[in-house]
Amino acid sequence: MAKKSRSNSPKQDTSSPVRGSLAAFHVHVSAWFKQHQRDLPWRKSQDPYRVWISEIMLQQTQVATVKEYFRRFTEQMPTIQDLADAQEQDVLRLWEGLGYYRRARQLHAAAKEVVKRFGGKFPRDVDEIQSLPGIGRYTAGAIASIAFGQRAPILEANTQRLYARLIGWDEMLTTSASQKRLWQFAEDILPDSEVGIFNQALMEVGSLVCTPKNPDCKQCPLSTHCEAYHSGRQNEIPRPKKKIEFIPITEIALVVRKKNQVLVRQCGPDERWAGLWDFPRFPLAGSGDQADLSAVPDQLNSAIGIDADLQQHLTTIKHGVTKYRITLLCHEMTYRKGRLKPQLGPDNQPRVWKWIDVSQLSELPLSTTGRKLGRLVL
DNA sequence: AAAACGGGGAT
DNA sequence: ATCCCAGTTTT
Repeated sequence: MAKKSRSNSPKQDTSSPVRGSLAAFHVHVSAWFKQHQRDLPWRKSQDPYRVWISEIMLQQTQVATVKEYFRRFTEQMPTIQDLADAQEQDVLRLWEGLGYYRRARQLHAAAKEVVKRFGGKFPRDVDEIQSLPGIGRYTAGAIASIAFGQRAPILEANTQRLYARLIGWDEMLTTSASQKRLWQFAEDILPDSEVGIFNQALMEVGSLVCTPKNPDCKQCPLSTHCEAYHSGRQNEIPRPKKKIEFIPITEIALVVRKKNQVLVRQCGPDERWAGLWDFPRFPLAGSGDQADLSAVPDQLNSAIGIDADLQQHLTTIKHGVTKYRITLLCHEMTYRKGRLKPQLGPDNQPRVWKWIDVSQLSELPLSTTGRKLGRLVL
């Protein structure tokens, strides 16, 4: 004898991870995405290499910023073998301006690993994918689902916000308990097929509809499934991140000229902009226009044994790096005497300095401030 | 658990 | 100005 059905009370399905039925949720996501998805360059193919490149570029970087970088990169390095065979300097040159340059170096290192460990074929297994440098849980899940259709969850900025609202999650998202809950949710809602489309669709909803401020709940395909909307808390969830305290500092960048050449140095592996080139740069006491420049020639001399005379102010660049708000005074100097000597960093790694013809600056990967300055002295 | 890592888009 | 972004790694 079969058990009596409970179907006469279908209102609340407590087994569903979302309000309403999960099947309906899938249908709503899918229908919305078919109609509203953006035409993005990395959606033209499921080639794991291209999916990988896009996902690395998109880490902490907005879609609009990535588009052109993705096009240029995949045009110049169309295959994983091309990337593995490339010089790191050329990879960095293609990455210049995108920020988080460790991504480019790890991408390059990972390409070499794929050639060595997997015979040049990008691995399908999500754990093997995540074992590559620069690939964490999100990126591994994204590649596994989008390129290989595997049933792997994802969790990033858009979906953290979306999922928190869907389940009415009231805690700070940064705690490990919150992360655990959201990853569990990401897994609980996965469909049995077209997982890559599903994951991308949810990111797209988060990006276009379930925005940080003033989410467009009236047009949201998931509002019927959303706990935050149901309780009118969509503007309170997720809780705001605690704001960081900026530290203002002043530095000076020097364009030391010797005929048609300028002095540049390569940033060491342990410092900011590792692998990129930059103009000589020193911290300055005092703030902004009040800074004292009298010690600058001596700083340059004790750094590399070059004597040069401070000339006119070129420009002042303000930029931020993580918690620092940097005012960068840029001055020209003229070479007088002295020879570059091999330098060692604090870690005994060699520090590369060189004179380079200004016409050759375009070949070097420079930091963004370095590039602005380089254009100025051309 | 917190900090480091870049630069620009959007309001 | 301020917040935020298809995170990962190191401390």
